[in-house]
Amino acid sequence: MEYNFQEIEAKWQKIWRDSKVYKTEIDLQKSKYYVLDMFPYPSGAGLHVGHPLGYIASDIYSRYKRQKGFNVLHPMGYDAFGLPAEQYAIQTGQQPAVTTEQNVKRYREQLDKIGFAFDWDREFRTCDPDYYKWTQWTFIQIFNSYYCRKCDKARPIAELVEAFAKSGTEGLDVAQTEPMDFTAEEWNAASEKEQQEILMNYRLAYLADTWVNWCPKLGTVLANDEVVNGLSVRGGFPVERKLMKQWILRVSAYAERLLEGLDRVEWTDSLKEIQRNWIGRSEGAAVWFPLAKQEASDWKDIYMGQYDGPHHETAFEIFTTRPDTIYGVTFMVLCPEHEMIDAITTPEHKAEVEAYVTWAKNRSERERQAEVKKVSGVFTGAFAVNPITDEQIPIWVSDYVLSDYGTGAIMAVPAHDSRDFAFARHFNLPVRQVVAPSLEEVSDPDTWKESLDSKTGVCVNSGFITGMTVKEGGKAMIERIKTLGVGYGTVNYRLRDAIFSRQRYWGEPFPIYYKDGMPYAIPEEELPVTLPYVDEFKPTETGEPPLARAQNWTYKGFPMEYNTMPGFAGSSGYYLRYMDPHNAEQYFSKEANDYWQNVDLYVGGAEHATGHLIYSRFWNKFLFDMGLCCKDEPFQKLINQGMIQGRSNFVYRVVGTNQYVSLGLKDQYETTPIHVDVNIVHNDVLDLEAFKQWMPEFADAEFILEDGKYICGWEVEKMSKSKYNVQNPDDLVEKYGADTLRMYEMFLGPVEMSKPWDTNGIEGVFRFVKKFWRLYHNAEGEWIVSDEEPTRAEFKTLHKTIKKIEDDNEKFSFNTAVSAFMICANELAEAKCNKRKILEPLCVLISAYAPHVAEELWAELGHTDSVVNASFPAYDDSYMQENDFTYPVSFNGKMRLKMTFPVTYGLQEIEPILMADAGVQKWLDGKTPKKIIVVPKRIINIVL
RNA sequence: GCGGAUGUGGCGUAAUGGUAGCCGCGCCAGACUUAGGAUCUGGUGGCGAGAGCCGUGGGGGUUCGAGUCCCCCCAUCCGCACCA
Repeated sequence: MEYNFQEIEAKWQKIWRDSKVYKTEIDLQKSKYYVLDMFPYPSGAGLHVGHPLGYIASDIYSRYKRQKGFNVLHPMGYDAFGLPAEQYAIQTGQQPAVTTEQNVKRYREQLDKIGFAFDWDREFRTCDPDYYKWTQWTFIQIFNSYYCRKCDKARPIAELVEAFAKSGTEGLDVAQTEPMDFTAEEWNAASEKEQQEILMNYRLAYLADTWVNWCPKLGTVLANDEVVNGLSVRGGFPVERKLMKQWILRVSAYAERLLEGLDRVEWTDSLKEIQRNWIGRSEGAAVWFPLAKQEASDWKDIYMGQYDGPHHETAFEIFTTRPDTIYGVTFMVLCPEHEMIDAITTPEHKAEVEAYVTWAKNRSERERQAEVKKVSGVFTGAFAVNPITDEQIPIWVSDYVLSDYGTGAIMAVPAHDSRDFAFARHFNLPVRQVVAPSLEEVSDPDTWKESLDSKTGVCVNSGFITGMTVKEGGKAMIERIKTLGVGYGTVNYRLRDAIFSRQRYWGEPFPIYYKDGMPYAIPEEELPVTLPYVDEFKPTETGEPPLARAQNWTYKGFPMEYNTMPGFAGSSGYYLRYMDPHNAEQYFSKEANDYWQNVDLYVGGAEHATGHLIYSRFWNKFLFDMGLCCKDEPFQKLINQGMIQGRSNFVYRVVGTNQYVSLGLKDQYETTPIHVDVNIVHNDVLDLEAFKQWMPEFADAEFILEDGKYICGWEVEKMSKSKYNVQNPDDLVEKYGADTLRMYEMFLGPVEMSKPWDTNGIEGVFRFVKKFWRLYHNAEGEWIVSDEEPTRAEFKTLHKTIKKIEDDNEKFSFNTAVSAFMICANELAEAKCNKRKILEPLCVLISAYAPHVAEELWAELGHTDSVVNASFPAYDDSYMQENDFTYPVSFNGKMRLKMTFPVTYGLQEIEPILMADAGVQKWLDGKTPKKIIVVPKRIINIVL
């Protein structure tokens, strides 16, 4: 009987499941190793071949680590809350809980067929109340915390309340929304509601009016990472800016630690770089530009002279990374949302400014981004004072200044900033050069075509910093600003706080109720707050989120929060729950966390770089500050599996006919390419009969063939149903078996690399698995393993393979490992080696890749325990040693001869033999070599 | 515009600075077959009859020796993008 993968795979999958071989428990005798995949969102479409790529890689590694003696935690679950289930619910009226359950079931079936070593006893879904209880619990902890900059960590808000009661805001150094200033007396005199409002300014989860990305089509706000080019990532709908009251996580408080932590994790440089850019640290200065009186000369009347906080009635705080260019400031620009615009605009400019601000605020994100190069703006009629030069400068409003970065106000230095330059040219504002490559190279900026943005050079026309380099000038300027009391050196981050409210149904409800208009946390012992039943998932008539439809959505008579949490809430701390998934009293026990610590290897897509992977790190750092988890970074090593693109096939219809012309001949006709289902194409050859039956319109198709075959064209595209290029793993498992699929997915290329899915090569891997099987079974399927002692050459084949597989596993180089198995099988087949002593260790090696075949052979070898519990075989170097070695001998790097020497010979012994050789003499041609280079076991080079 | 990565046969890919193209697909030839989308054997970068010569996007450099290291250019992909 031939290799029957269907029978073997079904048999072992059942045994693994029944006997729970992959169940993991804390074992203090063993070192732990935690391997995690980014858990999937169970969509209605099921898994496609791209999903398992990362899972297979992590599965191989966790099986390998287990055989290396580690206690490996390798769990799986589902990120089950989210938009698609709800969209589907809106369309069909089905409860998301029901469709999610169906999808999860389908996913599980598909995953099981691939033979993963997951500990399914630890499975949970983010929509399980037992799990989201802890998402809610963590939210309450965040809500009840503030960020202390002095100790550089989150602290209970109660400490802050105590401090306020004792000394107000004096000496406070904390993360906050707006700077605040009050005394202990003022605090103590404040009402409960007023105190709660003040605390909102400091909480790590706070409620505030904010400009949000509002997606009308989805009916919800979106986080920055959920919007690309003004369109929602889910669905691709336009996104508008809207001022709304939202829950926000003060992620920005952790900006510096999120940045610093990157130096301590083993992620790819490109991913770290993406996060660094997203965090966007810039060093510079905050400078205070006081408002001038309308009458030009006596601005000093209102000039504060002392930096003492943002008194927006009298001055503007700006942020600049170029304090060295402050002498070149010729105007200021405020963002259209700036709260001072109304107050400063002069009557004669009022109408114009209002019109502009209204226009700018109502533009959609997409319009704004599409027209980035278009300069627009308006003069307010007001002037500010440059605190260094005492000059008056006009204040403009323009949407090229963003409200949510820095202070929403800038000092414009048109000579040295391209955006300011474009603005100055458009509105004919002065341009003043203050930086030049050298003191001699000063020119007339009126003749410039573009600004000089370079951060190297020297300061010119710049008072006391003239002649200094840009770097020195900047430092000196910050000192001066400090001395004058008009600013300070500071750091700004691009990273924004994360909006945490979604106007959706299918998410975690907030454990929050409202009393007197202020939010309060529901007591922890009453968690979870379970998602209530609603019969419709659309917003209400009044525009309230769907939870407003729920009956009795109140707590002790007080209204509850209508928003739900965003998708990233449930995925931010799920890896911690896997450590102790059934704990009813705690998120996870200290014992479990002390043992499992954090994820050693995390495998997932790079598309989460600025979303999940930031939020998770924030979440983890917060819990670390609370003393709940022992590691401050959640994911020690991270591998980004590449995306699997689709490989579409095409047929070419001759225009106006039902004739289809093969790829090689299509240039002779006028044709239209038509997508054809990749499942009826094999190695780019079309199955003509299947094509005719595929769709009625092709039933009487005629073909123009080349060499009797119809060759299809192909192209790499996104995998999608409409392109008929979706490869479903089930079909491949059905046809070739899970072991072949697993090895083929690895064989495609390095895990990290994006590549098109191409089934053309799968036959090769299938042949290998069959060949491997046949080494130990005859045509009748009988076991033909011999107990004969292997030869030295056979041992060499084995140990070469052990070494290679071990190295490749450690390097996550699974594609080359598969090649190594093939080479090994080829060598054994050639030697007709079917010996037990070779097969036994080989079985262990290959079990990580092809677990079903390995398990079957392992059992046939007489083992009663699963091969996952076997030890990784030891490598024996002694079989590698050769008796002699053939060196290529080259002259000046050109290879000319091959000579054989015993391996044990050193250079001293080789040299005389070498020089006496007739062939060498010929090439030396009487010359004395300058140098002889021997690279052990590789090459001899004679330098003439 | 800024940042990151990648360029090797017809294709996917492989090469601690040391004989470039391992392994697989495809293709060619052969064997066994009633048959082959089964299995096995051999061949397969280009040029050349041959010895040999030329070949890792292009151009320089370091080195006895470069796909690999350094500099410049070109192309493709990805991320960010009015972030002051």
